[in-house]
Amino acid sequence: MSWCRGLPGDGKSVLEQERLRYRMPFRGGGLLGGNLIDKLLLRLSARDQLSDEEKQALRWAASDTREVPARQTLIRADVELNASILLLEGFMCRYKDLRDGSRQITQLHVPGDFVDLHSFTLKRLDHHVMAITPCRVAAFPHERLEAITAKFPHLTRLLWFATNVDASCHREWALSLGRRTSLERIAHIFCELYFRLRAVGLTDGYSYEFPLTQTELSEAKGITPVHVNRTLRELREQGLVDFRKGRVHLQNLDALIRIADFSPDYLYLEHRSV
Amino acid sequence: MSWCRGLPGDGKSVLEQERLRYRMPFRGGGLLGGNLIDKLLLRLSARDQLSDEEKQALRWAASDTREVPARQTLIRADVELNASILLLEGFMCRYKDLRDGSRQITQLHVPGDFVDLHSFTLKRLDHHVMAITPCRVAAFPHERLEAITAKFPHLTRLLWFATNVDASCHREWALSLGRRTSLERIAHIFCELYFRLRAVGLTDGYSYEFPLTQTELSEAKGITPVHVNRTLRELREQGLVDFRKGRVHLQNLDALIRIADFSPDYLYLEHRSV
DNA sequence: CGTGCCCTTGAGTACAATCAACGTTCGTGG
DNA sequence: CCACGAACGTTGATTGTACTCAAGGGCACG
Repeated sequence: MSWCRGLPGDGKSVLEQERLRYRMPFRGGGLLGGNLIDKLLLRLSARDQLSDEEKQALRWAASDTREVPARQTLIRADVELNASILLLEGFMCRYKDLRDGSRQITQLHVPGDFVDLHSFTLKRLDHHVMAITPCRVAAFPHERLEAITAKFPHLTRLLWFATNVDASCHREWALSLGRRTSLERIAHIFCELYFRLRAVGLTDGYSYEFPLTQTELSEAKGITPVHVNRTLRELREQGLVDFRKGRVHLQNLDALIRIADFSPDYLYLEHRSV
Repeated sequence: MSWCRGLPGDGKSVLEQERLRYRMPFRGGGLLGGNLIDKLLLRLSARDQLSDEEKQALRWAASDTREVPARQTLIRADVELNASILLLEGFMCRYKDLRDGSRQITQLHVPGDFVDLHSFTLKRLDHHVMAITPCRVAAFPHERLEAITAKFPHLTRLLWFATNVDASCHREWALSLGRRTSLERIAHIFCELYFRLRAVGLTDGYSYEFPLTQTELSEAKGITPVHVNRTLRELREQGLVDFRKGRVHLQNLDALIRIADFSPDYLYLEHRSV
């Protein structure tokens, strides 16, 4: 890819590069309207075309829908599981914790994300899954996913792809945790969520709902709540981001991307046959 | 699982728990002896039984074998790929880097690991892959893996499982990077490598080859080389680990596990049908 | 016998953690 | 309607872990 970070001969900003690259395939939500799993279909077909049979198979694989109240941990580590959960509405997170009580949020989830598709092969999780806001989720029984692997190899690869993108996010987070300063980390997560939410139509210009407390942000980014607060103030004072009352306003996304050394490559949003 | 970390009513140490749990299925290497991909077969069949057809399919999927000199970066991020690499001999790592030149190693690889099975669905990587020592690798062309997904659903799930365990390691590393002190991080990685190497028969009692420089350790664990040096000295002075000249001697694994808050759960070494 | 890489140690510094106090908002119940 | 408490957010003062800068030693290799 000629537009990847750090390659010579390309002076375009990340934003401009992606304006050129993506023809906004994400905006085509209409044709699936009303379907519960529409955001999942949107995301999967953004990667590669889904046949009608495959879409039907996915709809069939989703058994029941369920409401989860805010702050509830709906999956605990080490518990035997027989279904994977797709997030339909709301925000969830996955976290691990240490003996001493400190916790690390390893991923944030937005509508259209499977929060534990990996439990299909792992059967128990190494982390917990918690609802941040009230959520709606759909369960995909593992026996139905197994049936998909038996009959739909291409769809199987697409689902496998989804878990691999999840792992790619983990790597980017590790880069943040290991190498970025606190300012860069916070800037980075605001960039990431912008791109992820836009892909499912949940941004409004340069603004989006992001109902995390500062404590949760600190648990995701490996810093203390107090320091998150100071960092947010700095970002606000520099006219980069305003994050208040569960809403993010990106005031200067280009500058933010530069500070965070952000590139959307690791989200694999481009279209490509699998 | 009754032996998971933190559950009440189980005072056994991690080591004793796993002594009870595992009947050393890993030691059964004999029947596959001489096969190039024996360590892969060992690991996959430690999880779930492989049929002869599946083993044959895997052998068929491995095209050519290749030597890689130490320090060579054999896969670069953002480059189109058409094969996945299995590590047969030697140590490799995956890393990402920032504009400013700092790098984060996101995973270390030992023989029997696929270093980029995820490239099968991702088609380009978000990270680089480098040989730490001279290595031998086998390439698995994506078209053959695709054929496996079409004909061998169970084997497909087992390979999918392998990428999901890789992601699980990422999460544990994120926990280290975000929440563990430098002493705990270093202790943790020595524990992890002990379990991973033992699973492929590459430990010798409480000792194993671990040919990383202190700089590489620092790049994996998000600390500076100077501080790694001091931390190693402390571990040595406390009689916990001796790491010198590319070899680790665990002098008190129980204490090390306690310090690191280590549990092998996230490595998914137990047998379980997939 | 240099030269370069890795390891080691010391001294000074800085970023973020910790400790502490107070403000704001919101829901609950008197 | 107001008192109260809890959770979240904000700020200041102090501490500490790990970083930076610097210099020297050991060892392998050409």
